[in-house]
Amino acid sequence: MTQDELDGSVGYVLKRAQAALRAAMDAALREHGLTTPQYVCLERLDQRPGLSNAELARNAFVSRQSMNVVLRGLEEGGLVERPARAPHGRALPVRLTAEGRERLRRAHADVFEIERRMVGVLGPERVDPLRADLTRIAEDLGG
Amino acid sequence: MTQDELDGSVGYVLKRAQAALRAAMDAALREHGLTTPQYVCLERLDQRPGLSNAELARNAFVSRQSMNVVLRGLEEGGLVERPARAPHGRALPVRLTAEGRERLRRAHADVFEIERRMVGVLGPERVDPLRADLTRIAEDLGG
DNA sequence: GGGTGTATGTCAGGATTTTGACATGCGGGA
DNA sequence: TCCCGCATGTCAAAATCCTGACATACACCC
Repeated sequence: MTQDELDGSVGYVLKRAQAALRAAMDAALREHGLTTPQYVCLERLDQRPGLSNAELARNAFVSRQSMNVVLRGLEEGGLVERPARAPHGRALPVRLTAEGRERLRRAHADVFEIERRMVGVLGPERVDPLRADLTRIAEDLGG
Repeated sequence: MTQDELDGSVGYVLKRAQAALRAAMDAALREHGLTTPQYVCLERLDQRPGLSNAELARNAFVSRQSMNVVLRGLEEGGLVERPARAPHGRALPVRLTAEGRERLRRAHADVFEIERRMVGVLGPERVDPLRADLTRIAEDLGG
């Protein structure tokens, strides 16, 4: 039972690769007590402290409501914190706690290993063209 | 607010492209009264008649239970049919009905337009390398 | 100042997906 | 023959995610 004509579709291999990556990340993050959405959230907050719930949701391609439950979980775990009142407008800026930064640091090592593995199997010279192609597809389709 | 350092990750652009493709397919299929999982199911059955629920689930990267829900919907809509008893083992071979084939044919035209658009924005000479890279990633990560 | 538009957070409800569990049917080996 | 492993279909429950809706807060224009 080999894959025959179906994986001729770009859409199919795209989904296949994304599913494999998601599974690999879930497995790696389970040891750290994190889910993939939680990790994405922490990483984004590390690069851009003070991002709001809605901004995080757009970054992760989920709804505001979904991201909010992720944030509640991280908040209960003491990994992120939000002020009680909004300093401007309604947006509540989210920030990592010291514990959140530490958990992210440890998890990041394993996740980066996955990324490194992908680069390795492709060959470093293929990474930039691949990234460019995927970005072009997303922009053209209205991402 | 431009994406800066985060989309340096292959994993991120992968998710981005896949999300954009999913949104485009949802929009195109809505006019045909189909969801993306339903369409994937029909297309796979057209290429491989008699596939079982479990095989379809693996092809679509979802659980057996999820695929079963999709199949029930298609069965109620008269687009696929399953025998009451299994001819061998427990696997029930699923087949398209005439109406299912017709709905698929019409929907396929619009979905193929999306695929054609992706090929166009990339340039035809980039398609094969992209497909090869994504397949390699999936296989290396255990997809 | 007042009205409008946009963005955000949040609640309620439902749809979708998953994990866990169990019984059934087939095959291989002791 | 009997037992064990494996795959499949199915049920139950929970987790996850989404759509629709509403109130609030700011920016803009008249």
